[in-house]
Amino acid sequence: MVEAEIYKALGDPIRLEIVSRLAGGSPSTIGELSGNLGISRQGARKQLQVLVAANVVHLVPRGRQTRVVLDTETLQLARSFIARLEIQWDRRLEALKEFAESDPGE
Amino acid sequence: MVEAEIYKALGDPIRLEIVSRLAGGSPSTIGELSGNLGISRQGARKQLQVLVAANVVHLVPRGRQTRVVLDTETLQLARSFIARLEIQWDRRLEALKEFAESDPGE
DNA sequence: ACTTTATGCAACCTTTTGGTTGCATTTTGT
DNA sequence: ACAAAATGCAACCAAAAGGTTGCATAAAGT
Repeated sequence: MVEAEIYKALGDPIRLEIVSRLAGGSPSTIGELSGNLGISRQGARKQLQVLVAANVVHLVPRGRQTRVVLDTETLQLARSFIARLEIQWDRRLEALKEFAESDPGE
Repeated sequence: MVEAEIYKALGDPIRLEIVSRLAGGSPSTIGELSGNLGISRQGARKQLQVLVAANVVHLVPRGRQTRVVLDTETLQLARSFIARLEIQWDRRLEALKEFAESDPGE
């Protein structure tokens, strides 16, 4: 269950806020992303590191500052895994429904 | 950032395993789902409770035992949120690309 | 009635998480 | 050369998470 780490990374309001800002087009240096989160810069940096560890974002150093970029592949993986769950579940319900129709009553 | 709680709930190998089993069609009482997870029944139950709190699953009592059912709406919400992030990001890259083409060189 | 099965609940413990502060380091601008 | 800006790193701390064990309870089978 490799995917768990991805969801875990997304499973915090501050980290999700960071990812949202990134996707939304906010300037994407570490410093800028760390502002206005309600916690210290170093605190924000630790949260960012969690996203890095889960491959949700990557850091690319650029001279004095460091850019943060989203990893779309990881997001895609997370999304398609959920999609798969939904499909399986739907198929299952469908099967149960057919069974119920062939055998009415409780 | 309401969605965070959902991802947090999915962000644990055992909980994700439970959800997968559920979607995959395993018999879905609490007892059955709690087996073979490598932890005690009560431990598994606590994990299940996290999924309930995040509305990923619902519990429906049925006499002596309790059925566990997936909440597809919640899964859908989680999936579409990620999809939205991807789309935003893609649009942003597209815009940057156009800008780069109109202003060549570093 | 008694036993078994399926479950609930609470106390407890250890590890992880989320945050802090303080200081060091590396670029960049003057 | 010096100051400021952007960042890194580590120690520390409180709270939350993930697990355990032990016991209580309600429904079902015999």
